Amino acid sequence: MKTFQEKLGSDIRILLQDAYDLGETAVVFSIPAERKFGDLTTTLPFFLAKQRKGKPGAIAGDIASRLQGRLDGVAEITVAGGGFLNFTLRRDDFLHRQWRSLDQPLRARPEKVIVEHTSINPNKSAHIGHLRNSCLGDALARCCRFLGYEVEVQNYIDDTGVQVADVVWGLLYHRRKSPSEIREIPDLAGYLWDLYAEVNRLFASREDLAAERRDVQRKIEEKIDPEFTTCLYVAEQVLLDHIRTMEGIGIQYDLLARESDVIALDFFTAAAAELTGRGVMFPSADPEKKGCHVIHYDREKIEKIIVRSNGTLTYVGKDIAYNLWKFDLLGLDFHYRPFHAYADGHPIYMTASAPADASTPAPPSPRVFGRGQRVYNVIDVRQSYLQSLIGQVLAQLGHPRASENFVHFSYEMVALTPACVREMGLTLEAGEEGKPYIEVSGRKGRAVKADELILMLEEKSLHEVQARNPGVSPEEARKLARVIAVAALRYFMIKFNLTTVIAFDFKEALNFEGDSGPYLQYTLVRLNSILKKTGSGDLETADTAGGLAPLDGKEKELYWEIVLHLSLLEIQVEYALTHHDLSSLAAYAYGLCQKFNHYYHLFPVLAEKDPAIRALRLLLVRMFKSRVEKLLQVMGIEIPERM
RNA sequence: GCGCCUGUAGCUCAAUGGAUAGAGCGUUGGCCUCCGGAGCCAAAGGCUAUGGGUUCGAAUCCCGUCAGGCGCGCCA
Repeated sequence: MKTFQEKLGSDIRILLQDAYDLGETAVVFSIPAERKFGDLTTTLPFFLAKQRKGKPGAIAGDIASRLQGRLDGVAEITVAGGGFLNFTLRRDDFLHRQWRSLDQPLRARPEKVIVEHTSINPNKSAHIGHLRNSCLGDALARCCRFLGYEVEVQNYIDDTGVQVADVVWGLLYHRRKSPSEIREIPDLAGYLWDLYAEVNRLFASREDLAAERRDVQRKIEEKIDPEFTTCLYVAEQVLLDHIRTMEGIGIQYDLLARESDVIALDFFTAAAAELTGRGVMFPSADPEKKGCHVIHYDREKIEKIIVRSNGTLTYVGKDIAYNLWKFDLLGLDFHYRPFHAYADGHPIYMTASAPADASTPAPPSPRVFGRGQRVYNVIDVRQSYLQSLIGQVLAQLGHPRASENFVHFSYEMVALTPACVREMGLTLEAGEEGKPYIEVSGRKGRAVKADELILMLEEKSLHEVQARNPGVSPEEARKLARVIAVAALRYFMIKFNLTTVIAFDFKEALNFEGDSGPYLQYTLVRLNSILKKTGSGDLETADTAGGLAPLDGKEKELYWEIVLHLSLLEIQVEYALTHHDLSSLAAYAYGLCQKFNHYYHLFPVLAEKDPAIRALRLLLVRMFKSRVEKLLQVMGIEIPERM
């Protein structure tokens, strides 16, 4: 269904169409800075003034006179500030409308969106950088779902890369583990965390190991054991570890797309035929790149190698093929097998290079993967140029729509402050002391492990929960602590702008007060506690027939302010999606909770004697709960029973 | 060298070209006869790095300067 603001916008377009050519100009409303400027405001007159080189004030005056008295739900239209068009709403109408539409679903949007996120190399545990990726990607997927899109979440698994090969070398030839010993390593991902850093140090300092390293890579490619089987085992175990970590914070995937399947199914051969046929890819003329096939990248005016002189594919080549598949532009498909089922029953599928044989149970109702109309790749900003190259290639291959709907959802990295590095007992290299922040690096083992951070958050919230709820059972306390820890983490990962480098700081991340996830939860928990203490009869008598009349002036204003802001939910989520600004959702949620805390501190609900006033306050509690719970759901934050 | 990003309160960050630049943390001072103090109220703290320009209006857009970060590989 349409929101009030959407309806108001389209009503205005219709009323103005004879006098003004609005074209594609959207009529955007916001809530004015001050109440005296009305309930909603638009800067439309300023835009029109610019277009027509007129005076904003005059245009605003003209528009106001054309609209005055003709807009449903609007009591008055005024002009202020030299051209702002301010609307004062019929509050009782608006309140009724909000109340009626409380649990109405949004219209479904007939578009399939693919969100790729996480995509961690399966060679060691996840770290805080990966957490930012997954929290953003998951919130993005939830935004799309909230707005009615069909969403498929994919996690790309680079199970063939040198990164896995390096830890395979480390296991077999540095630590000299046999395949059976490797299977007995308890926390393999954690074990590899240290091994990977160690192996990288060795490779950097000893050139004589280069041949051994290449040999392991070759054996994996040629499926020679024990390297090959070890590689498969490691990739799968570490992947399971990542899936477990992410499931713990409420993040799930639909499909795990494996690089080995992209290769085995010759996706690139099909892509290459297209690329060459259209003249997008061609043999390099550069003598230094003799035998390479390249794509000319316009933005940077450089040649990017896609096929090496030895005939193997670079990362970009595989990525082009994979992304063509996402849009169903390849004419090929993966095979699929069920890989894992989440605790809530949601299945994850994994790509496969051959149809399932009779021994593996076929999925009960095989679903269709891929065929996206829009693709979001959640990848950090350091890959901008490769991602934009893929966008360029889609256009050059004659798929302008896909190119347009191919979105690199880019975000800045998570870094460590020098203080944080020291706090973790790690050493700073020369010249790093004065730096504002230091890049996290799995290669150097310099990062905060995801599991460790989550554990710290859990320990802290457990401590708080037990202190505040002496009677609670240990099991329940654990459960509550987890829910609170997840909220703290996810809010922290979302609240920054995407262009902001998060200079990670334990104190900031572990903050449960003020601008934090637990603050939001706390607001809702207290509000739920009001509802619990309310007899069911109280809600039945909630009647808005008299509007806000029973309330006194101060309360009326605060009440109205909250109702007005609550009405922006859909608009805010849409804004977050179209502007790639998930932090605006955090700010919106925080602002709402602040307003509500302020309100009910001044105006107690249950203690109120006047039944009309009490009913109105309860109504606000209900509205707030309904809308803000949905908003927190978009951010992946659950409301605990108590805290 | 070329490209992208950033510079806002002591610190960490917000601010959809819009009305008096806002929060949290920290500092200082208040509020429990309470629906839970993970809360509420208040104070102090700003030449939005810097110099120009565009505009009815600039932290925001454009140009220059200074400072910092990240990319630019026959790695992924």
